[in-house]
Amino acid sequence: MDNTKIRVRYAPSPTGYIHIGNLRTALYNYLFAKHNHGTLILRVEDTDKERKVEGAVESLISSLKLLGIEYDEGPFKGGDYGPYFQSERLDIYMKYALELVEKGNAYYAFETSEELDAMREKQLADGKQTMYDGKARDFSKEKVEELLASGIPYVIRLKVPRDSEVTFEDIVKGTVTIETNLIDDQILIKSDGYPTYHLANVIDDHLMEVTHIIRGEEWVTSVPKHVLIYESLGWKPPVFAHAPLILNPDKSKLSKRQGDVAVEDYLKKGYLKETLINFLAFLGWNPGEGEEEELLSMNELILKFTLERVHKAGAIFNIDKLNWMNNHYIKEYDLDSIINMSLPYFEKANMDISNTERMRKIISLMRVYVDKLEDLPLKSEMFFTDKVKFAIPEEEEILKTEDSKRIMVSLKREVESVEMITPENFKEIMKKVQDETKLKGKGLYKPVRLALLGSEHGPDLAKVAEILGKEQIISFLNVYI
RNA sequence: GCUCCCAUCGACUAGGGGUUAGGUCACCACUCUUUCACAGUGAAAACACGGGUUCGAAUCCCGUUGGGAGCGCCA
Repeated sequence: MDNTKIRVRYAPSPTGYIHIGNLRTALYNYLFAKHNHGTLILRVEDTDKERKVEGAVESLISSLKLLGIEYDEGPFKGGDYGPYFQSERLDIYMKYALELVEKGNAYYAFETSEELDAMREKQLADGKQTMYDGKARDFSKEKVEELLASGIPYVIRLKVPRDSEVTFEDIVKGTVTIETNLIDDQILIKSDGYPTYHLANVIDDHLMEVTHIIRGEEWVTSVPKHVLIYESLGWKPPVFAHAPLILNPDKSKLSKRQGDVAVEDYLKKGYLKETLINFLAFLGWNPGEGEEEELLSMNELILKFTLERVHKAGAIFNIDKLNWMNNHYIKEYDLDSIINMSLPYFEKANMDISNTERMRKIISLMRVYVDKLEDLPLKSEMFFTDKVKFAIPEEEEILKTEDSKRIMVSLKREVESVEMITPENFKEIMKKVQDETKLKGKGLYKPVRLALLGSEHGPDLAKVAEILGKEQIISFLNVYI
């Protein structure tokens, strides 16, 4: 690598939500750019009029920002290489396409989509590589003029040289070689005058002086076409780095059906941005050699990230580990932030959050128990009900025994005797109840737990009691006296 | 079907000619705790297979098998 400034780009098409895989690509570009004090370009690849979704660009940018991925050049931000929407660069693509035709590296073709579909089907049936048969490849100049003049729709195709091969270097894959006879005469300009991804991508990456193309592995097979375009235009291709795919548990490419793939879905469920970034960074990359810490912040990732350490094989998206990591961050996070982030989930569950001090205690106590913020209200349900719900309904019977009654009576009297419940005095109360009833351990605590929170298991009883408060405790006890 | 890519515990991965093949998640046990969770300690768990090369192969080479991606006037 020479000492020119590193320039990378994240080039999404605005077709809706951000896929987890795309976020990982954006992340790797960001980490690589920051690590090398380079520039991250955001370029919107909106050359498919059919699939374009209104508002997708804005939501994409705000999601990236939320996750801490900031680009240096791009929409709404500017830069010296704009415009950054491909739909605003149409004349540029046409100019180069024409140049390619002029040089004999591209040609006009006149088949309809239907004709091409039929051709493909036949090739598939014959067990051949599907590709354009090259009929229009060698049309005479006169014939092309004539057809063009007649006004029938046309496309411009790349004239791939025959009987040769293309080789390119990829930082993660190594050297990849492919015979040109297997490369399709790719369409460069569609009949609507828009460029295809392949053309627009190559031209923009060159014009925007992109030094490294970092993207998902699904693109490797089209690199030879791109290299051919670079060469035909007399340009030097950038360095390629294709990151391994993120996989479903069945090893197919990560998709809806087998779980969430939209970043927004994870955010909505209360996965923290730190978790998503940290987790995704390690899907296909790791700092290696003696580095055993896996809990890394964005800044630490920037410091350690290199493309050479990107793994080759696909990585399964393991929700268990994601959950573990999120639980870790929820526990470690600044409590006030967690409270602010959690409150909306309680509101959504119609729980009364007006008592801020109480909410603080609840969230502080319960956050250890959840994998994602979304689960907090359900886990905290016992603090928002006036009738205890039993985890195991049969266990309510335990509260109807004589011993239980004695406990309830004694406990009620002690609770009534104090001004207000604190974790400390509740412990003393329990001690007194123990002395009075001569019951201890499970025999004492299980009934109390059941009466107050409906389950034998759960957080520290003294803390639960404090949150419940004197009145609530007495009302729960009364049920069994 | 064709082309390209890939292959270490169940998952993510470290290592990369001589290692007790290491770590993290999950699983199991123990400790802590009135309980659960957390935390801590420990256990179990892998080099796909077959040939080479070599004194020596998980590591290099070839093949097989398995898996994935791509094969659009989508990106």
